[in-house]
Amino acid sequence: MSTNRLDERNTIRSTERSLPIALLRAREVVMEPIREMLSKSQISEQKWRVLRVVEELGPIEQSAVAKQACLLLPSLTRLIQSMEQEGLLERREDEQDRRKSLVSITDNGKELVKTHLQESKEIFEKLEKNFGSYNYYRLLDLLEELQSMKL
Amino acid sequence: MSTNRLDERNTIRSTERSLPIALLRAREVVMEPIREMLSKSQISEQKWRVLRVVEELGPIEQSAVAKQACLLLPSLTRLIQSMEQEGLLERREDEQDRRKSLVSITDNGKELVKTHLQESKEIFEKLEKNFGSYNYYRLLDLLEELQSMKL
DNA sequence: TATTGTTATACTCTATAACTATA
DNA sequence: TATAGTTATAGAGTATAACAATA
Repeated sequence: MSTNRLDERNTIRSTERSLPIALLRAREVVMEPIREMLSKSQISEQKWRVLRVVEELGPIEQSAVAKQACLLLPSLTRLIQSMEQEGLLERREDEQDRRKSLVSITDNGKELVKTHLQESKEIFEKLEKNFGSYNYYRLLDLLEELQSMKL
Repeated sequence: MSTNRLDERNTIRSTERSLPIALLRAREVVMEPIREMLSKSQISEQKWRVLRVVEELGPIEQSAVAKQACLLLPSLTRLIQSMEQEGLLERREDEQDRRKSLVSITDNGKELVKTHLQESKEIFEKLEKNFGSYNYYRLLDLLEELQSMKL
């Protein structure tokens, strides 16, 4: 890569070297096969994200889900209500603080995650193979570090 | 980083190690100060992206803008109509192929980009400083490579 | 008084299909 | 017959504010 870094500092970055745009374009590349996968079970990208977060961290309060899934709380309220009706998630009051409700994944929800497990693995194995293992994990490490950064 | 990579291969990835989610979360971190910046001139994130792409690559046909700015063509049609009315962009017919129209940035559009140039520079300089120059450019390189990949 | 979550609203983007004009 | 772009439409998310219940 022969990018002139002085140039990057003295003018507005080209869109290829703009971090927000680069992150978005990269995400579109990665999401394409995932979207195709999810279309089979009629679950939206956002619901899938909520499901994954709740599976991993639940029982978890809704503000925390919103943060982890990059959604606003009002959007999440309706998503969770809808996913509750679909039997993917369930809520119960927090006994310590009754303003909160704790969201958990149901057996049906776990089943839905399982449905996509194999295909999901294949998608990312292919990606890892084409992109290179080293690049793949280096990218994940950098993204993780960036996420945890204070600006 | 002590991630066990065998684990990552044998189960669904934790959301921290999920590339789509990590890309989204990282983007949210980076976009926060940019959104604040753009709110001052009442331009949406998408319009800003279109403006940047057209400035860099224009005169450019709309399908190409859509691809570069990660927007669908129907969404773009209305964005561009609106930005044309706002005097930020202009369109003319392609003389070789009259189905196409070529989009260019206007002087007003350039002016708007210029308005944000200094603040934008400061945001990314701060980010580069906190994240580390090496990490910053390594991340951009990896994202650029990922974008150009065939899955 | 502050926080958690809900509701309401207006706006915007998404996704798909149908359509027009041109090639 | 295919492509570039537009229009229409339904659905979903965004953003903000106002609100209820609880702390």
